[in-house]
Amino acid sequence: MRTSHYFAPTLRQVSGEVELASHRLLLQAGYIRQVAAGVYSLLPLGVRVTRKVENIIREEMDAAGALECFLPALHPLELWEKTGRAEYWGPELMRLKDRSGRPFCLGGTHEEVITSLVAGEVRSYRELPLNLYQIQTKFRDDPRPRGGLIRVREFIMKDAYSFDRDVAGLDRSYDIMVEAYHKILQRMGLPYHVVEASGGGIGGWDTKEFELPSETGESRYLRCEKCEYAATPEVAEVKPPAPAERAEALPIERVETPEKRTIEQVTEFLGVSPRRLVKTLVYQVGEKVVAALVRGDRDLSEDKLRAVLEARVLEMAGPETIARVTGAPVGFAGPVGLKGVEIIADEELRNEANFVTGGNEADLHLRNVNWGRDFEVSRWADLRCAAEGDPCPGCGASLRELRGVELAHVFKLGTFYSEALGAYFLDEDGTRKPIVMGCYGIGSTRMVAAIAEHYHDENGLIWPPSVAPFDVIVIPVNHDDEVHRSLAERIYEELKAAGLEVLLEDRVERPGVKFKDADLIGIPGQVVVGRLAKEGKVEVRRRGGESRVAPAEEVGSVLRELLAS
RNA sequence: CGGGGCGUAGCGCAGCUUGGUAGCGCGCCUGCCUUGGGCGCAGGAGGUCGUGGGUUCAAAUCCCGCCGCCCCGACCA
Repeated sequence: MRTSHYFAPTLRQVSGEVELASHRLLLQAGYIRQVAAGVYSLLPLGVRVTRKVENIIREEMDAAGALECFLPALHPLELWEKTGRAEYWGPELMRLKDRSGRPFCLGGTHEEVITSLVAGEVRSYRELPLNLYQIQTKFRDDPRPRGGLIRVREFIMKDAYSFDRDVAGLDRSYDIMVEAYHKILQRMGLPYHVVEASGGGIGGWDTKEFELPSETGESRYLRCEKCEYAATPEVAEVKPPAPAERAEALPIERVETPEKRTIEQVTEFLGVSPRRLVKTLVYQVGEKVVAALVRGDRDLSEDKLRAVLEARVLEMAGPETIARVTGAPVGFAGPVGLKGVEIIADEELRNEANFVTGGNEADLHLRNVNWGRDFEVSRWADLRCAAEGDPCPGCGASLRELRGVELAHVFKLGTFYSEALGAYFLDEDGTRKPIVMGCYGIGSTRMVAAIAEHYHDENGLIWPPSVAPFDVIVIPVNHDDEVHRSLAERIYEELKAAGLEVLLEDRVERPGVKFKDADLIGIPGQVVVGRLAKEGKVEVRRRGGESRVAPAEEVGSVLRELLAS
């Protein structure tokens, strides 16, 4: 390929509004252009990198025994209504109607479509296990797209779905996919952490996220440097503290706290630390109402609460419910005197005494509240989000909080979708059972951004050879010098013939422009044909690394050596 | 959805506080010059100032609405 006939419009300057390095460099080097918030065009260089990423994913999926399909992006909304996800996703699901008014949506994921496909075809246990995948455009009307390709409303991802006859089969399929993901990420040349995560509201357990550790990432997780345990704060297990003597209970006191509703307002008003407060969070679980108690400086983990209650869906109680069960407006709920409400408390509160809580009356809080004396706890459980410094549940060392870019996510889904969409099979014993599913996603466009985020310097991108848009760029320094031009041409042809993907920089530009653009674009191999050309020698460089002078005939072998390093 | 910022030539920005003449850098076109890190000189083209309304003799500038984009937060199967 020749740059004179290519389309890689590089920019001298990018708006100061663009902050993320990957966003800035992909724009500047001519890989992407924005169309709307969270909507991008991929230019030829962007397509080449994306295809490299996808081919690595494809090879590993195929090697793991998954079969490639191509499902539609356009889904009848009816399918999403069958699983309840049309409602669950709400406005995040992009909706539209066809000409006759039939409701459709643009798929944000493909459990519904794939499950209904399998439901129509698979009859017997003999046809299982099955693992189907696709590389498809997804649409999610994210409330806040950001960071270039990191978080967008339209993106490409590989999603695989496994179908098994039982949970043991699912466990095997899942392990195979996890193994494949390790291989994929290693081939991308990216560091990553495997993080235990939450399956979210609908279905799903044993879920793992593969995170690229990055200061600029938007996911947060806790990781133990000793034993490599890593989990999101919502799911990281917090061991109950060792039992300790509680402070002596003081007489309960009522304090007027006019208009002081938030933890911040109350602590400031009363001059106490948030640790002394206990938050009372009221949840609606079906018909039941429960109150969850955590220390004032902690966050409740809805995942943990959901697990304790064995509830699939959990909803924060609305103002009416709160008024009904506490007798007070939002902001003054407390455990003392709650009626008909189960009280579940975080283990951490067991050793604590004399807390400040809401008073269940408008503008009232209570001091010196004690469990056992002033109210009863029906269940103690690990309810709070873990935090930096908490002990690792594996080895007891201290957990550190990291930020990362979520590259991939695997779930065990179970039978939620197969039951909702009628994907049943006849087992060996003649009984009809729902197929047990797993799902495995990895974003290809996000991967491109993540690699750019990780591999760049002040001059531009530096692609790992496995995903680079070209292997090498050949740069004749002086366009008017016949020796430079003809030697560059020759090397270009020879490298192509040797099976490399080569870009020839044949534009009529000054040397500085060509060097700057080559660095910006970040092709790992650079061959500079300049003043040594008359002796038949050229410079062979690794972008961002070593540079060697070599005779023209040895360019191929020197390049291979440099690219392997 | 809450908070903050921005929208002026193809790109990046100034001008707005204090209303009256729309400016700079890069890019682009022409000519000369130059050729190992975004050359130099000379000449030139190019703008409904996001959009709708209001105030005013007069609006890029002041006021109101809307739209779009960026950042923080909420959110993120």
